[in-house]
Amino acid sequence: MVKDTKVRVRFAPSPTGPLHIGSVRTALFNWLFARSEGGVFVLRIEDTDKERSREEFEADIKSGLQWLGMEWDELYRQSDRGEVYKEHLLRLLEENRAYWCFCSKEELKAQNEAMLSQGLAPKYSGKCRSLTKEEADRRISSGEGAVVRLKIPEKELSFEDIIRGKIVFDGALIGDTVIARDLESPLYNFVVVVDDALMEITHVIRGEDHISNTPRQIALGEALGFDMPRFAHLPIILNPDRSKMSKRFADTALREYIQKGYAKEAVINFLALLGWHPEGDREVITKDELIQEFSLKRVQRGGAVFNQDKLDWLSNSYFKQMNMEEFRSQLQEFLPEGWQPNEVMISSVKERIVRLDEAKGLLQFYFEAPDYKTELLSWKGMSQERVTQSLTKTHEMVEGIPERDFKTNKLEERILGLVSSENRGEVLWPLRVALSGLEKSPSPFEIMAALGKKESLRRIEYAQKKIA
RNA sequence: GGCCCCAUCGUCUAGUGGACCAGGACGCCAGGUUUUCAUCCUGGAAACGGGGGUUCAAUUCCCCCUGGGGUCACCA
Repeated sequence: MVKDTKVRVRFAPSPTGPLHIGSVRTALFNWLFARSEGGVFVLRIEDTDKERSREEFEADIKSGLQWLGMEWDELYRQSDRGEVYKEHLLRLLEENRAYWCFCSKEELKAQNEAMLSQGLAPKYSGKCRSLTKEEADRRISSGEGAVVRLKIPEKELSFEDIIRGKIVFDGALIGDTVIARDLESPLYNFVVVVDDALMEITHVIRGEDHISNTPRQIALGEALGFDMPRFAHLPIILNPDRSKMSKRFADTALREYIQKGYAKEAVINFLALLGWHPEGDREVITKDELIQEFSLKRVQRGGAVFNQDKLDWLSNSYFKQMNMEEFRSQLQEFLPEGWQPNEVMISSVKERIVRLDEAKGLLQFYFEAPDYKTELLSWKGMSQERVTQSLTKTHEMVEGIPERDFKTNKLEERILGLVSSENRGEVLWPLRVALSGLEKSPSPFEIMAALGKKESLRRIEYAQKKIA
């Protein structure tokens, strides 16, 4: 049956923690698919777990998506939809597709462990399945605790995964699944099916870890008489040791990447390449190009290791190509109050930075006189005497340059003109250290241009005093 | 352990039976540019897990093994 309907996808995070980078990747693939198909991207907050869901995390999810520019077209919150779920739950009970189960947690746990130790997959015994409606109602009204279970048919439950092809499960091995704690507290496997159907979701694009939930959801969809969406299960993101990505190896929350100041274009580009690849050998791809080229057919099947080095490289390469004004405004948020770096400082930062939170350390010496170990002034084993000579000579040269020539290229021209090529290092290294206090820094010409004549001389004098 | 998924350089991947003694990118190594670092340029090492088939021909198709992963909640 080919339905000629508009593509509708959803990103359905539960607000029980900060937005995970793996979820972001799932969101991105959904978003890209929707945009590339001219479809609708739905954001659905799955907050049926009242204990664990927090508003703070819903806010984190939304701001994260916004930061990346993944705008949603429709927004739903499951906690607003209690009536809808209740109605469907009642119908299932009424039609005897689901039933009340009175087994205690302890009882269930013991059964599961027993089966596990026998080498069998844990499965509910079906004990309460045969209870009559009258019996169940009576026990409920007498105040006995009970949950709702869906009858899982003992037959093949299969689906055609867009990425993986046909996946087959044996319903007989699954066992009746709990779909609600009570009429007011439906559970994940239930609400997801109801919502996907009612929201007319056409494609469910989610992590591979949901494959094993799919047969239950299909059984439920059948019980409810719903048309099922198509499924596409994405490979999961892995640690370097190939286990499921965790905090032990890398930051897992998007907000940590935001706080560290990664380029958002890099985050998107990097995540897109984790499990997907465009045609051809391209690596650096903008969001618009991604939309142009995205296709579920090109999604990888195997898990992908999160490669921090590549993210870093991408982030730096996006900063390098970013225009000055844009970079300046992003940078400013990461600098202390009052620091107003000029063009030269900004461009040297822009060239080498991976994360904006490194900028402070990179720029500090421009705004505060540096301190450093005296030995650092010495280049390749220069003696103290030669360093002193070098600084004296440098001081002379710099003093002779008029303030108006304190431009990177002019300074370079004049100073290099006065220094013979064989001892450039001996002149430039001590000078650079005197100016920056650092082993690694931009060129002394750049620094002097930024500092101006007076401050440059002051720092050279300080170095002279230090070495003496 | 049951069920399910997966398998090309260290990593992300290209590759859909011959065009591949397997291409790109990150990382790594070497050299060059640079006072230093970064950038940049040049070059290099580096992979089809194993065994059976199918075929004139398999990285590519099938099976088995091995390996890795996911999942087995009154979480999502």
